[in-house]
Amino acid sequence: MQITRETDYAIRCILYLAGKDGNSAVVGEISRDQAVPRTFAAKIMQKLHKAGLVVSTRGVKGGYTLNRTPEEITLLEIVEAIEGPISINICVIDKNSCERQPHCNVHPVWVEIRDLLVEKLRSYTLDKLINNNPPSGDNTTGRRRA
Amino acid sequence: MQITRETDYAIRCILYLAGKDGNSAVVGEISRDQAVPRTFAAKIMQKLHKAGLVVSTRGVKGGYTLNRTPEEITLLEIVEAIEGPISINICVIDKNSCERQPHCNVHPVWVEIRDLLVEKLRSYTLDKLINNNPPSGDNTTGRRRA
DNA sequence: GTTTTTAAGACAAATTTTATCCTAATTATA
DNA sequence: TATAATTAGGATAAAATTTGTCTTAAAAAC
Ligand code: SF4
Ligand code: SF4
Repeated sequence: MQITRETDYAIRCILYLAGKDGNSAVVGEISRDQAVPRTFAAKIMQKLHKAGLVVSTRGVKGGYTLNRTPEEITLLEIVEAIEGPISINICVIDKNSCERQPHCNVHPVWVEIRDLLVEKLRSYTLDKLINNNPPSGDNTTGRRRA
Repeated sequence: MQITRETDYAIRCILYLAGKDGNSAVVGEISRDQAVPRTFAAKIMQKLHKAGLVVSTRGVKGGYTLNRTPEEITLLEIVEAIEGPISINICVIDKNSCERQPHCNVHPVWVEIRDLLVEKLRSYTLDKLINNNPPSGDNTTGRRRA
């Protein structure tokens, strides 16, 4: 019940773009900075491109750029771009995958947990991750509040 | 990000015990009733035994029996008996697994999600799953409340 | 002592994960 | 126009995990 390395890498990659001025970089740079194997990173960027999260430019001066602002991209979108729809158990995305589903008391639990995951992942935007926004009510910087 | 077939099977198996009078059965019966491959079910029951969720008796008249009441066994325990400690990403159970962890802004998100999962899985007991307890405030039986 | 059951570990096929490699296609610019 | 730098896409493959099976032993009842 884990995300894959690929998904972790994908988050690193797109978060690197989000943190850069211009939200733009080439695969080589992303790979180096984020310690993601280069050819693997290339494949990952292609997936993020197909999912519409980044735009690509070929040729000299090419590279990848965020297709939206960091406030508008969520962890959920990144995870789903790599792994497909979130499902904690096969029956959650495909009821036909299990003939026991119609009379299974556990099935609704997995649906509930899936919904919980989706909601939580959607609540985190790249923006929040970069600025490490503390939950409201927290004040860990030690600065005085207004 | 899915539970394995083995874990799904394990829940079926132990839930079958919980639903039976005496909370007891042999592997052959469990396997047949729950459509779990027999030798695989045998291995699963061994894991549940090692986790202390069931007791075993060898020989004629042997079999497996719940080691506690269905009210006292949670989904969390079953999942962890099969898959080990819940971790949505490697860094959650082993910080040393990723050298980026000390300055990673995503790490706390996975910890938070792990905690959420643990809490939710712990809230479901075998008892609740058998009786399909509706959330409080629900009244799907159509019976009038007191 | 025969039958029924679990215990434990070796074995193995299938699938998924984690990549790499190669050949285009595209773009800037010398 | 050639060349260099970049992404696009598909084939390939090693490693790890999942999903089982098989075999032998141990225990218990009868
Ligand atoms: S047995 Fe229930 S929980 Fe398991 S796959 Fe089938 S429907 Fe889903
Ligand atoms: S990069 Fe962050 S989230 Fe990913 S494994 Fe490392 S610590 Fe965990």
